[in-house]
Amino acid sequence: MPELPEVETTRLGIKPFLEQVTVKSLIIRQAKLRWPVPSQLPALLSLQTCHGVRRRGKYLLLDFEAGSVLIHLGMSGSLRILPQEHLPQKHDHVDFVLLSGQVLRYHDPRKFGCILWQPLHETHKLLSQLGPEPLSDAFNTHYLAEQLGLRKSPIKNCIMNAQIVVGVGNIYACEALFRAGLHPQSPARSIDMARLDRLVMEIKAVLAEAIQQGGTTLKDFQKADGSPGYFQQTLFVYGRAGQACRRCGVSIQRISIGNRSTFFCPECQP
DNA sequence: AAAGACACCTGGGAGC
DNA sequence: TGCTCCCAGGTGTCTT
Repeated sequence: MPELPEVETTRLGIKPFLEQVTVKSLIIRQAKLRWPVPSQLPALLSLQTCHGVRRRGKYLLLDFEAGSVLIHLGMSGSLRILPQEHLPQKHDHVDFVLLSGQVLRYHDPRKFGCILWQPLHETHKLLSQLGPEPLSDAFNTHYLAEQLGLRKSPIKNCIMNAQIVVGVGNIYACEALFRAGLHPQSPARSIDMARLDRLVMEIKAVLAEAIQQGGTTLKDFQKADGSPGYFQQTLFVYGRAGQACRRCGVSIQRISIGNRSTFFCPECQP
């Protein structure tokens, strides 16, 4: 269930169990993810010590001396720390067996995620075109206005475009647009600076709040069953088609933009 | 360059 | 109970 907040929660959850810990072996049960898990990865990682766990957009980076393991969770991926003796279940595709006696286990029913290798001093092609982190100062009104330029595509598509800004998925795009009072189909170039200012603020706010709530997931991270998640948090529009807007009471609408479900309030988002 | 369609894959729920 | 159809948190790639 990975949007940026979930990926960040995952990072914080696995970091203490990986940093300064040595990988004993890598077990690949299913190499066919979005791209094949590199066949040389077990050899590259054997007896190597992890010295950092970073995030770039929705990608996780496990740093080793010779390079970094690049992990994306796709739409259904998850990572958990488990005792080594815990038997793998269905869709548990890859194990990083650690000398600590624990295992970092990659689970992904839909196999939309990936596990790749980025040699030291190289930037993987998947990371080379990414826009700024939404919570960084580099993502600001001036930058967004410049990026939107004369684009006429729906603003929702633009904020979900990883080349413009990383980490804004379908849920938080809908939520940020609601909070900013912007119709998701507004042509990007038609939005004035005051609205863009508000939008940037709300994207940051909604992601920061969700990361905060990710704490609950973090707490249950080592448990054998799946994560309860922050999903019960109060969402204003996502998944609420036909229900009353929490602000004005008007019925939330569901439309399709670029083949993705989009939820909005016709009253609050004119 | 930008916009849109399509691809990858499995599982869950609705409806019959 | 079981079948079919539709939907799902992502994003690279191929066409226009």
